[in-house]
Amino acid sequence: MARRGSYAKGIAKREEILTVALDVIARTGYRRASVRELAEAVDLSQAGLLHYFTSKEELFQEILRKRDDVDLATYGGESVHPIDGLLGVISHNQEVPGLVQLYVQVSTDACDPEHPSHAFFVERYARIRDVFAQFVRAEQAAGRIDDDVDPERVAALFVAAADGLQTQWMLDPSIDMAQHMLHLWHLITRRV
Amino acid sequence: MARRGSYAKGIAKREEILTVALDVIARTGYRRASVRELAEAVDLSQAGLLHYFTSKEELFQEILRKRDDVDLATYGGESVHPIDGLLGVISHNQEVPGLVQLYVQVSTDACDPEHPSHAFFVERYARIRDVFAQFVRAEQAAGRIDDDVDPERVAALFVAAADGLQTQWMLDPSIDMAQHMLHLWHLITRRV
DNA sequence: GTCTATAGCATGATAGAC
DNA sequence: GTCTATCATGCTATAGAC
Repeated sequence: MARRGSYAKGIAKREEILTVALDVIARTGYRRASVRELAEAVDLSQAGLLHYFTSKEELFQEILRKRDDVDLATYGGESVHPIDGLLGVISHNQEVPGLVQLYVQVSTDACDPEHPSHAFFVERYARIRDVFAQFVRAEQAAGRIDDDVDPERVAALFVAAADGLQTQWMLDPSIDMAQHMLHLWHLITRRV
Repeated sequence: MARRGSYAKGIAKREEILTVALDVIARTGYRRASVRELAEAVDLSQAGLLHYFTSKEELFQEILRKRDDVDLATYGGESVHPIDGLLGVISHNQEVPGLVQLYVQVSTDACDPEHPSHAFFVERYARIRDVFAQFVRAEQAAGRIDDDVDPERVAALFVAAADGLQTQWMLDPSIDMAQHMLHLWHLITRRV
């Protein structure tokens, strides 16, 4: 809080950049994950933008982290059913192809163990699977999901389906990702 | 068959390049999808390699097409159960990370409508979904899958899960893609 | 048919003025 | 803090020798 003025300003500006970047990418779409292109989108020079981030990879990683934060704040929360939250995010994604494209591109690049954001995505996926598996277990305890459903596997499958549908949707935007995910949820929850 | 010698030679050499490329990528892995790197892997200069393909994109598209052909010939066929075939391919993929990496990277790039291989992947996914949906319908007719399962949606979901698991597997190779897909198939086929 | 050499472009990063 | 300018790199594609 009581940090030096210039430092606090830097932090604030960083946040502002991330927010604007998200907004611009959501509204105007996005081709390549290049610093130059993003810089002019947020009305800075390339050097000006990179002044706040140590590298291209950190920049885009932070944009995606911010996006997760915003999505969680918008579609998550105590009162909302986890599946509704997920479907909310996915429906929203269908309105922001640029963000989907950016995510797919960066997460794909980060699969290389040498990529600076590799650890970030490893942790992110592990965390999401964990939360989802926990939810499935709770549903099983409540008798709403059969016991022969494997929570960990279903969690990985659910996340995988959401990811994979993005590819198919980008290739053919007539595909409704949310509807498909809802159908998957029906498959998971139906009682034998 | 009875084409001019030089032309036939060109075709034959093209095929040989694709076969060797597949083999090398499968054995030694693959970092970036660059023509240079592949060229030295198949023991040609970059220019020598590009003599047989009009562009980088065509080259990698043809490698992936060839891979599909090989996979179909190896794990497909009349006598083999479609799910066994798919699981065979997926199990095999776990032995060839380089091919998985190449596929994910190229298919992601091709999501851009401007990408030269865009149409190839649009058609490929539509075809695979179609075949799978047809299979689900047959299973329904045989009474082995419930009628409230939507063949088209399940087809898209199955393919999506297979794709998405690749990302998770590359980030954490301890994940068994084939086991997960088998579990998904159980979810689809269990009777309510 | 295959090579060497190079053109031509896009990128990320940095130096230095203001 | 932000800019302009530039550097260094990596890439695809092509020209031209052999």
